[in-house]
Amino acid sequence: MPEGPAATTLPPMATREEERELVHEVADAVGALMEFWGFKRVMGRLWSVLYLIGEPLTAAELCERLAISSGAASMTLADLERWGVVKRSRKPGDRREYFEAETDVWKMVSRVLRERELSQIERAVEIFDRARERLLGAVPPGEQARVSRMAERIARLGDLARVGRGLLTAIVQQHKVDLAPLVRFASRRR
Amino acid sequence: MPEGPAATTLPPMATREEERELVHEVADAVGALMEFWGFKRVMGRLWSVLYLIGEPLTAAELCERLAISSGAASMTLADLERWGVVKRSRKPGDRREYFEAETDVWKMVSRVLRERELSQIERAVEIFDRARERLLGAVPPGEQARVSRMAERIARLGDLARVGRGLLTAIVQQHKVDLAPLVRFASRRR
DNA sequence: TAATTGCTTCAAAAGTTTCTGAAAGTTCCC
DNA sequence: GGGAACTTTCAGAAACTTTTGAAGCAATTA
Repeated sequence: MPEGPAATTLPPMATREEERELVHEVADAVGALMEFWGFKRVMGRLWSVLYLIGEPLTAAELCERLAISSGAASMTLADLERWGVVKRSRKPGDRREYFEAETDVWKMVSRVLRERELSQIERAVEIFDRARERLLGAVPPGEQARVSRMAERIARLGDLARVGRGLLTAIVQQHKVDLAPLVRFASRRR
Repeated sequence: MPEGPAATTLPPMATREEERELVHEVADAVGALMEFWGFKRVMGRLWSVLYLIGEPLTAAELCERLAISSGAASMTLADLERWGVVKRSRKPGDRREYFEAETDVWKMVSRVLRERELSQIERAVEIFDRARERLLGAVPPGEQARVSRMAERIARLGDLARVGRGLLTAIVQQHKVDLAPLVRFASRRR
């Protein structure tokens, strides 16, 4: 969108440049967080660009902005769609698909927590519990002390996992509700 | 579980086998969690074996149990030591080093949360805030609406990150204290 | 129906992480 | 000091992940 000659304030070209860079920077930060969090970095970057730009973009525009191939864009968008954080749409008279970001970030996070972290922890809890039972099933004589100490430790791992599960469940159940209570909880000391 | 000839209960040989397998299984579960959590899988496995066995083991014993090379054991143990979750010790008259697991699992978890997750989030919060400021610095005319919406969205990312930070801080501050309050919080509905 | 455009898929390339094993380094004892 | 026992380091191998780009597919238009 090259601007006209004279007029009001800063040269739009430079500002546009700057804005682009800024979006890029924020997108990278989100990408890093998401990667840390076990997703692909590019998922975070792509979602961020859509979120920040705030209006539907085509795959080609995303390829350009993120400097990725069309294949990567297609796959990443499919992933994001599967996670329900990006939606497709069309404009009448335009053959291309447009993509938009889900804007309810809390909804996104809680979905991920529920579907990934919770089920991961659940699996671990089950393994711990089952292992403990089996261990206590047939204790060789003279090993009482050793074995029951091991069982106790497995139980502690289970406790820890349960605490994690409880916390996640609580967080997830806040659901769409405003975040203030969590923050208040968070800043209560000791 | 083939039985021995006469006597009391199960033949220790078979039970030992089973116990070994069981430790292995729990260790794999912890390994999976740790990997999910961004650590190397083998770190979780190695710590778990030390934790469950409950007494000092040599590097060679760990290599054998985990089926890893001596190099891997050395490096993994160094990592775990850096995280403060494994300690070295010696037995008099024995040249080998022995390794023991830190047994306070909560201490371990809160240290990790503090040093890794918190600093990661901190970084993101800073980037978001700075980007937002810069964005609002020089708004091109006729872009007011678009730009301020973008700024609003960056602000929301910041809010989310701050909620995460607050939660983590709260969790970490429970410190050594018993976990009951957290669990109670966690199971409160809505 | 053919041509065009855009999307998806997938085999191979590139990149990254993790592991191995042998060499170098330490420590300890004689 | 010499030698044995153990540990650490590190270059390369192996395993795994991510990205590319071109082929094939699908939808739309002329």
